[in-house]
Amino acid sequence: MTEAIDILNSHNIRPSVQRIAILKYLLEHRIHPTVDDIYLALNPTMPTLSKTTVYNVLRNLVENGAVLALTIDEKNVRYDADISLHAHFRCQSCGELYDLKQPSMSDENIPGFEIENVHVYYWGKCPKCMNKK
Amino acid sequence: MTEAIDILNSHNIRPSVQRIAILKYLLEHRIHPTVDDIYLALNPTMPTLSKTTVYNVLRNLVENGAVLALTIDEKNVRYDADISLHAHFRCQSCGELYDLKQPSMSDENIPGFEIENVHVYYWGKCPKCMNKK
DNA sequence: TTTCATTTTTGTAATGATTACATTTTTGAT
DNA sequence: ATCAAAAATGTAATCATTACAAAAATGAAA
Repeated sequence: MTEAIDILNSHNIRPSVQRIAILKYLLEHRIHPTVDDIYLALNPTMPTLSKTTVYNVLRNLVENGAVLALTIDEKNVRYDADISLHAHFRCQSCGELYDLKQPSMSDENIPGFEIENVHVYYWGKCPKCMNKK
Repeated sequence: MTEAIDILNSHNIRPSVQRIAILKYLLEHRIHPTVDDIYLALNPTMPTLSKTTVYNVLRNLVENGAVLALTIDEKNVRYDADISLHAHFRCQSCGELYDLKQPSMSDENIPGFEIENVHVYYWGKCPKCMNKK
């Protein structure tokens, strides 16, 4: 499994052990984890890992466009290794964060602005919570 | 000028002096201010105002749908008294936050989800910074 | 208008995520 | 093997936000 390494290389990020581990975790756990989620998950197998490193690596990944930082959760930033164009939905009942298809959007209404990035955040009730009456 | 009072009433928020002042400030300063901006702006004329009150009032306003909380700025939450459907753009050069027209979006791709709220955030370069070479 | 319960505001202290920074470790080229 | 650059680490600091308890304001009922 060299996917993480390939991604790092293609974004001009040197593939250190920690960077590979963190990106690998993100690729294999599409749960939009927080810094703490990642740190706690990796710590057992990487006891020397520092939480500062998790912060450093994630900032690096985000700055180089290898990972998305989501601010849909008011408490914590959440990270997403899926950088394809898609939207996010957060359930106001259970807090779960879902991937949704990016809606097709008209972009002709922003002349003069050079857009590099778009995030679409939805809030509401997810199907699971809809069924709980 | 009773607009602030009317808005508070229509959202079932009792119009206290502090709530009126904060909402009034938001209505008259469409700059998407932070908690600190608001506190510092009002403090000279309301010396007894507490920053905790600004937090409390804004949480109340947001929970009752009278004001939007924007998380487009990674440092601070920004508040917007314009609750009509519109998008936001943040310039990665100068940090300025702009209102943009909400793009027309197809919503047929989210069956089972009950959507109550949408935020569309754009990042990129604003016209002013585009002209600075 | 006085009384009294409820709501709101206030100030301080606590929390918790994130960053700054100095040190140590690792890396990779020579 | 050497050495400079890059990366990781741990601790301390920062800073936005919240918790909480006390004080103040409000508004309805008597």
